[in-house]
Amino acid sequence: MKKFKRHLVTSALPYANGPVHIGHLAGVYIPSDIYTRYLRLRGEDVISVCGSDEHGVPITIKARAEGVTPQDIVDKYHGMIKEAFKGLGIAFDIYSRTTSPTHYKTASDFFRTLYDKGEFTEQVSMQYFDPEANQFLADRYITGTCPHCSNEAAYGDQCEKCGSTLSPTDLLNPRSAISGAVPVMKETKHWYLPLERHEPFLREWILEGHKEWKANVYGQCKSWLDLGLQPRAVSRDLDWGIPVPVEGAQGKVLYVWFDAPIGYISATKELTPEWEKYWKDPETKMVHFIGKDNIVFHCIVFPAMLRAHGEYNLPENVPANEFLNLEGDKISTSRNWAVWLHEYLEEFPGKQDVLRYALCANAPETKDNDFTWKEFQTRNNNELVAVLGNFVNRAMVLTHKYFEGKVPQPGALTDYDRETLAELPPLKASLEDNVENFRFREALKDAMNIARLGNKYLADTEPWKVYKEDPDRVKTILKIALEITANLSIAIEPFLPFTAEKILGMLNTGHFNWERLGASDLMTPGSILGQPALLFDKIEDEVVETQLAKLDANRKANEAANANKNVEAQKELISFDDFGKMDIRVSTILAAERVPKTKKLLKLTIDTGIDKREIVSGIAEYYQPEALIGRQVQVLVNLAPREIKGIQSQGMILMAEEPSGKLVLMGPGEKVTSGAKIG
RNA sequence: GGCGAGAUAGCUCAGCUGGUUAGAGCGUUUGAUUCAUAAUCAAGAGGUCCCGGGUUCAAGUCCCGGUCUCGCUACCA
Repeated sequence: MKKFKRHLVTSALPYANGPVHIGHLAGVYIPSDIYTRYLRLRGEDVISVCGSDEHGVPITIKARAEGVTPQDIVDKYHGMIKEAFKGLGIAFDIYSRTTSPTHYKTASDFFRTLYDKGEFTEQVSMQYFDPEANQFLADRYITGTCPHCSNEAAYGDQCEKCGSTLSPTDLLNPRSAISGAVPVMKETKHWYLPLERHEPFLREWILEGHKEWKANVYGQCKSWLDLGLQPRAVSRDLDWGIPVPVEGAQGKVLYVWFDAPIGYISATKELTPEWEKYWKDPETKMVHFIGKDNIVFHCIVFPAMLRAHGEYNLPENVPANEFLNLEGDKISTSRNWAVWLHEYLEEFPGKQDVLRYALCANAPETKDNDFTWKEFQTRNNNELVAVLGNFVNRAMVLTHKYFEGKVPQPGALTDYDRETLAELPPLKASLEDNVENFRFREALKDAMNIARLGNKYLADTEPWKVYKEDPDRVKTILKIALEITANLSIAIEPFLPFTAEKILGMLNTGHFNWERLGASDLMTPGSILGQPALLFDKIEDEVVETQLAKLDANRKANEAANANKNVEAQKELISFDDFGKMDIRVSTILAAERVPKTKKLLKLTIDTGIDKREIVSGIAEYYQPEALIGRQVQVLVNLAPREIKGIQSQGMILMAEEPSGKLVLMGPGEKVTSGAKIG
């Protein structure tokens, strides 16, 4: 294992279009904070950088929707996010932002270096241009009718109603979302990073050189490399972002994914004039903490950028976590299904460590996990209160009761005393191994085991009984209990910094270096302890109920909002003649089978009364083929045939679509002759 | 459909390069205890290690096939 001189820890830049929630914390910021605090405690040279990611189209759209500037949006959320992190004790050395002047210059220079080295390719393409607003339109800024489901409010990149991935030219009746004008196609030039040039290197570097990466990370990289890398655009036609620093690039900015990771570099520059040694000296170990959605950027794209530049180190590891769910459902900002950090800090003052503990103990390290308020309560009451808080309190109260709060002078140790103390060094070793390999759940258990050890020691030695016959022996016992407490304060520091601080306050000692963990001479006999205070309070059922009720209220409010949103406005009036053109018949399904190599399609053979024919329909997700045979449905029989997956689909089966996207067949309420006209 | 990751005790998870009776925490049962926030300590119960084949002296662990969950991707109304 290579030994490094210093460490650079980066945490994924939160996107400044919303606040931070528990999913972000469990996935990225709590692990990175534990890792950083651990290295600092060990006396390593380490810096931890992060900041807000403030460019990109979604921010401009949010700004437009709220009638403010993009700068207003990012100022608001950058402030909120920064405060919230600070409140939870996430100890970044710097929390910067990608709208900072340093970042503009850094990202701009970075692009220019790659440009001058010929690391980009240029490509001219046709793109929609808004003649009224006099600008090119990002995919997201073009609306029109979805070619698949006829939703009239589809975006240029996707239709949110049917979920189709679209390209702007797929849209029927495209409109500019800015001016409402009909956009025109116009030539535009963009720069691309040819990832395929770096493929041989990346293949060797990751697949051969970093087999130790987590399975999910390694697997996803391998999947991408095996599919073959494609050039990726690094510029966009947009007015919010960092201008492309090249002649003839007016109105173009760096694509947000290109500028964002450079934010790690800019933040380091703002932090220290010695930033280069953290980025360019091969003796620096760089680790990127991210969520699984960011694996490709951090393992393939950003390393390709750094390598193309030529001067920078590549990450040693990218410990990406999976996702955290909330009460059985995916966390969603737009559906307001989340526990927001800034709200938690307000509603649970002084309980930062409880959240840190719950999220670390249940972190989605190997697969998606579920956060429930019930479990949050259980972790607090049965582990923090009962095991950790209780042990510290016992040691403190007993010492105050028998020795007026003075650290007693121990006598000779028994074998059992020695055995107990001998358990500390192995716990230290295990904890270190776990943290250094990003197994924070296990590491936290190691730390908690010190408190368990302490509880067991007190139960076995029974100082409250022994005191009656042999008060001197109790001196030794309580000295050892206090040593265990002091050890505990060191071990939990990376995980529960607020609690560690409180324990040190009670012990009335200064900070201990990490290397002292495992020692049994941390407390000086004769020194005076502070007053015992409870480290954690029980969380009552009502608190859990309140939070669940709050989530439930959010869900209902959101469903109500969605119900309104999803009931489309009535279409324009048509004549009776128009209606008369449609020939809708009751038909009976005779046979049904899956269309091979598709997820949603069924091939149905139906009896329309007129004839027997085949229709392809996208209901495979909602209906089993066998269950359809014999069912009667409504069919638009005179719709022009269309070939789908090589099958002529002769007509359309009428269905109702739920807001969730679920499709429901519309059959007659009672048995009807096939071929009966509907109208 | 393709790719990736998961599937182990009621719950949340460990089990690294295959090797004695499959582990931990929480929950549960019983007992002990009272210094402590009805906290603690001990003992017990609880597992066809997703299913089916195979390799091996030996498989939770390796190989093949399948099922289910999550994600990415393709197709698609």
